[in-house]
Amino acid sequence: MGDGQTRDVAARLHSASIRLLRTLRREDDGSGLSAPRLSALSWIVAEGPVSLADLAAAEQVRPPTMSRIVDALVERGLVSRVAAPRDRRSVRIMATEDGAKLMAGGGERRVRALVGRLHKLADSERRALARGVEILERVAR
Amino acid sequence: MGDGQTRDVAARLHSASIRLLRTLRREDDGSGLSAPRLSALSWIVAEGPVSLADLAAAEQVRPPTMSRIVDALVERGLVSRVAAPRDRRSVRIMATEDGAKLMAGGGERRVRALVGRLHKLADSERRALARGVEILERVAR
DNA sequence: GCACAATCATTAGCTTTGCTAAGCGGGGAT
DNA sequence: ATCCCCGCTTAGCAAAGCTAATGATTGTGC
Repeated sequence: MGDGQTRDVAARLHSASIRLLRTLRREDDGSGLSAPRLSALSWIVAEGPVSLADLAAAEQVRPPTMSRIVDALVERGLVSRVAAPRDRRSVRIMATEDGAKLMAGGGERRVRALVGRLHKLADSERRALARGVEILERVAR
Repeated sequence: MGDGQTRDVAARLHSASIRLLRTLRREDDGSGLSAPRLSALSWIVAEGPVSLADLAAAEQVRPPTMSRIVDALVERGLVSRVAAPRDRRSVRIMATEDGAKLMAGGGERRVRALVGRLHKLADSERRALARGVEILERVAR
């Protein structure tokens, strides 16, 4: 693949990502959670009790930023902060029942909206997109 | 492809997009322009004089948001605001020489950074990603 | 022709997200 | 016991997004 083509893919990937997120942003009202909060909650539910530093790293954000996001999730009762028994400086962040239920119940309206869009694709396209997403995950890391 | 798999692709696409943009955000420092500003400038340079409403629509943002972004571009001398001769409520936003030069000079550092990442992929992966991006563009519209 | 409505942009004010710098308390090493 | 490091939080700043309200101009209806 030539350099020109690679640049083209990069530019299009960039703006497609921006548009995708801007489009989906409007569909949030259901859960009342913004993108970063949903993304963090999703990680917490999936990866069980996790420290703040690890969570921040996973979400590619600085600890103070994540601390505030966790504040918001705690306030909504979706997540709990417990001092780690071993090292009391550290914190174990885990989902509450409500938090787990929200994610399990497909509560993510953004994702549901996205699923709706994906359903309109042909099966082969969906498969190709799935493969692209795998690669994208590596690129984004 | 089952519904569960489709949902998985949707969720992963969502968070991969978030991470991609967060990662690229840090690479902006060269031009000193943030993503929304670069994106707006890029549109202005490409699409010539444009009204604020049109620009906001193109960038999928509300007019007040775009007005502030244009403020910043004007302040940096990259763009100029002129009252439209026909309808004096309206405004013609156009790139200055500096603004055009910045974009022409490969100014989009974010895209360049992304190109760098794509270069690390195997050729087959790059092709698969290109195919995924095509599909993504349809989904994001 | 004049009053009223519609339109384009901006201003004001709020929220969220991101950052860095600085502070606080708990652990570990010498 | 002291000193330093580490994990997290707090404080404070900038940017991006929104809605609501304001100003200025244009178009309409009578």
